[in-house]
Amino acid sequence: MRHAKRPQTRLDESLLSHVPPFSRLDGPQIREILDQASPRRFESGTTVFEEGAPADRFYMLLDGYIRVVRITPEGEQVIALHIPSGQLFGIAQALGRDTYPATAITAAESIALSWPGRLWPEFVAKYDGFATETYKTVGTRIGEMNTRIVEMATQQVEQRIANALLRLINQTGRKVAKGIEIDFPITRQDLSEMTGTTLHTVSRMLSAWEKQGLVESGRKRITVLEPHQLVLLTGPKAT
DNA sequence: ACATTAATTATGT
DNA sequence: ACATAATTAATGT
Repeated sequence: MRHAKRPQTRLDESLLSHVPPFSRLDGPQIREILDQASPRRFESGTTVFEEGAPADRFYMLLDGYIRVVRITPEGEQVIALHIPSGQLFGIAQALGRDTYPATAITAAESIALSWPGRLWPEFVAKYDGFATETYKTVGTRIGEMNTRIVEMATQQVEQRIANALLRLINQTGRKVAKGIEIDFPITRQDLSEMTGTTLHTVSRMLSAWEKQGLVESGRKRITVLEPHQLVLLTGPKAT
């Protein structure tokens, strides 16, 4: 009866067997990966790592949501994107960087696995499909940030907020009776930080949409009732 | 078309 | 009761 170093629970293979970067691996391989991982639970609002810090580890989000944040030179927070569970994050190694390009904060209580960064090249070399899968997600994220920048430059606030909401319900939405609710606490301040506006404008928009029955919102929660109507707002403006 | 300021109210612990 | 979040109106660029 010797459990030399890990007196605590052993990680179950089912944690990773269904998430894309690992799904093509077999049991023993996943076992191998899990045994090198450190699990950790984060309170909501905890900083996992900070922009510019040495990227010593990379992460896999098992549960919860991560908010990727950048600070402008003027000290303004800009929310770049949200990461749902089942995705890798903090993968500076994939970008060939040795520091994190942004700050990661939990948007809700979250659980993540992490590995030392030196294992990255090993994973890429050893596990078939790992590289291609991760670069796929990296690609989508960069694409997302790009469209966001284009939106900022071309669209009006109403359309930007509508787009932000649509992305949120697509990626992090949860089906409820009346529509789709954003699965983690989100304030108007947050929404304004992703759309480059003020919380006041966001508040007004949401109130207006609520009157039209498009959304329903309360403190730190937003439910989209009519996604299609929001999509319509995305298009050309109706004078 | 939007930000800013400010005052007021609601809501969660 | 207190802090944080949301609303609303008025004013400014």
